[in-house]
Order: sequence, then structure tokens, then C-alpha cells
Amino acid sequence: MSIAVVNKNAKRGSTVKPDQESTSPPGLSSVKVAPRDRIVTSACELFRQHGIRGIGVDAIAEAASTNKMTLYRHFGSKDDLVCETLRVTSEKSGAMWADIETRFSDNANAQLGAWVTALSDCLQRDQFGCDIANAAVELKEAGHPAHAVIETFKILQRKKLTDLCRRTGIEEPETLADTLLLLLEGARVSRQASGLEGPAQCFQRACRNTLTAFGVGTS
Amino acid sequence: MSIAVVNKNAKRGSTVKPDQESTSPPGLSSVKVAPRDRIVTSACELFRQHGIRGIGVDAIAEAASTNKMTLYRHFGSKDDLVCETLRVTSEKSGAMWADIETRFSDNANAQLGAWVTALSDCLQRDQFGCDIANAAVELKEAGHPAHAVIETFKILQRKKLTDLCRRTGIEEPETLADTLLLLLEGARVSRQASGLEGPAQCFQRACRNTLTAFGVGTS
DNA sequence: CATGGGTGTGACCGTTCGGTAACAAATGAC
DNA sequence: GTCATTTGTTACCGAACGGTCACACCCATG
Repeated sequence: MSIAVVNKNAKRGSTVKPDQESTSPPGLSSVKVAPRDRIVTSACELFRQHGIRGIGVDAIAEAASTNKMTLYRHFGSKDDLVCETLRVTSEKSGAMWADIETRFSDNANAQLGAWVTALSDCLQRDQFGCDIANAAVELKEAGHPAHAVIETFKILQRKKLTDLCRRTGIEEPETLADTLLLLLEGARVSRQASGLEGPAQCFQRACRNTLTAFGVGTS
Repeated sequence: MSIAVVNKNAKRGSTVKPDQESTSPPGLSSVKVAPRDRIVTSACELFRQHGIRGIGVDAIAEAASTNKMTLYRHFGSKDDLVCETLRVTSEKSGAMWADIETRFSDNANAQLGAWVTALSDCLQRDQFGCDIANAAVELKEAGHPAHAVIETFKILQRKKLTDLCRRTGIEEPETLADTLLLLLEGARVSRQASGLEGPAQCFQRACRNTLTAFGVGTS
């Protein structure tokens, strides 16, 4: 699971030290994750659960089983940490794309179908939507460093989907890609506002209808 | 010490008082808006521009040309004020629906077309998306009083659009309504993350395509 | 003129926030 | 073992936050 989300056990005088990992068979124990990585992992999770403005650096450090000082040695500011978590999240999205491409190599239609399925599954599982879009909603200040990361990711995501749509040979790949992106973004935010029984439940069907309307058969 | 966070005009000793309204021809002056209404108006605007967590009650009171004490006499807490602004925003949405119904009475297809046009125009104008959905993204704490307001609005919005779709006589009004809602929600959040040149620019076309695919002609 | 309700004012409270200083402890390479 | 780098710990800072207090004020109603 996760590393103690809200460090209840704390009580600084815990005398024994090895509380790093909950399940730690002595000897080979676990992989010994570096503090920096633990911080990023915890930050990703807590930002997602509470929002960027809804969680403090103290809580993040504690969840990462470290302290604020170490956090600030690796990240000059909370904003820096925010940017790093967004970058990591972007990379995870890249991994999904790679997986789809390897599983359905050279079949654009099947890849589009797999994209819809993957995101639909993700929608069922994750109630907090797209971290990148959520960050854009939350951080409205002009010139916030996260904006560059958000823009980079969104441009890349759009380019990937447009290219994929183009490879199906249809007439308006840009329109299809943008339509699918609107449906996805809408489903993810609608799930947060109205739950799974709201309009979000229609996401997969809406995507299939759209693909059909554009002449893309996903077999 | 300094109470005023963004104390722009302030200068408490402004000697002359009538700075309530900028353009105030002496005599009949303006309509004399009550403090409570000024607070709600300012709060709506500031929450929209900076996010709910991004603005403090001091700044809201100051923008409303009043003070924190008066604010707390009308609203027991910041959360109460948040709920009230969401309610007011909901009512404005209701006004748009009423306008559409009066302009195209007894013509469901035309009303659907007008709905798309109105929201598309709104999308061009307003860069901050749907305040209600943004609040849902920002306020993730379970049991937050705003959730009830959000849910009420989203259910009503969905019901109105579904009923309108049903009145066109098509087969799957629920699916059409949900698809349009996903496109709308997606366009509004995408505009915040990727700007007007992003997928949001496709909103109107995607809606028209969807309407056509469902057999709804908006003439 | 008196009175009372709504309003303005500034100080204040306790908490939390992002961020830093100083020093002790652990760790790993040589 | 030595030594330098990386961590952990504790205390602290200034600022901003949500929220309250006591008191002066304005103004309409009687």
C-alpha cells in the first residue's frame, strides 16, 4: 500500500527505528527507497487526495517518513515539488501510451479502442480525475511555474492522440482527437462533481459513438 | 500587524466617504447595494479568479468595500459564504435556461441549438470555467457543506438537459444529454489547462456533430 | 430627541502555513 | 578508521489565515 498517509504512529520517541516500511522481513527487506523518491510519491498521493493547496509540506514530509528539512534540501520550494509531481504524473501517462502501442502495434483502430478502454477503467478506479487538469484549475495565478509543466503535458497528450487518430486514415483526425479529449476531461471532472452515476458513466459509450460517427471501427 | 493583505485603494482615512460606487452623480446616485449583496458579488468574482482556497475573507470584505466583521455577521463562516456564492451562480445558470426557453418556446431542437451557442459564447468569454465544477475539484474534503449545493446544481442541470433532449423525440435522450454535458465540462476545464487554442476550440463543432449523429437538426 | 439595529474600525486570538538555522546522527566511499 | 555527504531533529521565524471582541458610528424610525 502506501507509506503511512497520515503518520499516526509518529510519537518521536519510537525508540526502535525500523518503521520505514510496514512489512519489512529482516535481512533483504525492501528496496530502500531514497528520501527524495519517497517525498515525490507521497506528494503525488496527497496532492491528489487533498488538492495542492489542501495539504502542507509538513504533512507530505511526514507521510514520506522524513522531515521538512530534507524536503527543502531536494526541492527549493513547495512549487518546485508541485512541478516535479506533475512531471512524474506525466511520465506515468507516457507509460500507458507505450503499453498500448506495444500491445496493438501497427493497428491504429485497435489502439484507439484500447485508449478508450484504458481511460474508462481509470475513470472507474480513480475518483480524483486528471491531476494535471486539477492543478490547472487550482493554480490560477499567472506565472505559476506549474503552468509550463501543464502546458507541455497537454500539448504532448493532444499531439499523441491526434497522431493516433490520423493513423486510422480518417478525414478530420484533429476534430476526433479533440472531441475525445473533451469527453475524457469532462468525464474526469464530472466524476468529481457528480460521482460515477453522473454523466461520467456515459463516457465509454460517448467515445464509441464518436468513433463510429467518424468511421473508426475498433472491432 | 498589517491586516490588509492586498490593500490597494484602502487608505482608511479617506476623509470623504462616498467611494461606494465609482460613478456616483450626487443626488440619485446608484441603487445603494446592501453590504451583504456586495459581499456575495465580490466573493463570486474573487473565488472565480483566484480559487476558493486562493482568496481570504479579508480580501473579499475589502473588495466589497466593507469589513470582515460585517461579513461574519451575514455568514457564519467562510464555508457558508462559499455555499451562498455557489447558490447564486446556480441561479444565474437558471436564468440562462429561462432565456432560452422564452426565445425558442415549443421548439426543442432550436433550444438545444441555442444551448450549444450560449455555452460556446460563454466559453469564449470566461476563462475560468464552471465555478461549480471548479469548487468540486478544489474542495475534496468529505462532508464539506458545498458538496450538497454542487450535487443539487449538477442534478438539476442534468435533468433540464435530459428533458430538453427528450422533447426532441430522439431515442436515447439520456445519452445525448450526458454526452453534451461531458463535452461542456471538458471544454471548460480544458480551456483552463490548454487555453482557447486547445481542444476547447472544438467544443461547438463536437456538439453539432453529436447532435447530428443523434438525429437532432437545429436548423 | 431618543433609541436601536445595522455598520465600520482596529485590535486581537490561536493556528497553520512556507521556509530557515543550527547541530547531531547516520551513512557510504576511500 | 577517516572523512565528507546525506539525513534527522528541534526550534524558530514572519506572514497569512479564519474568526472574535469591544466599541464607536451612522441613520432611519418612533
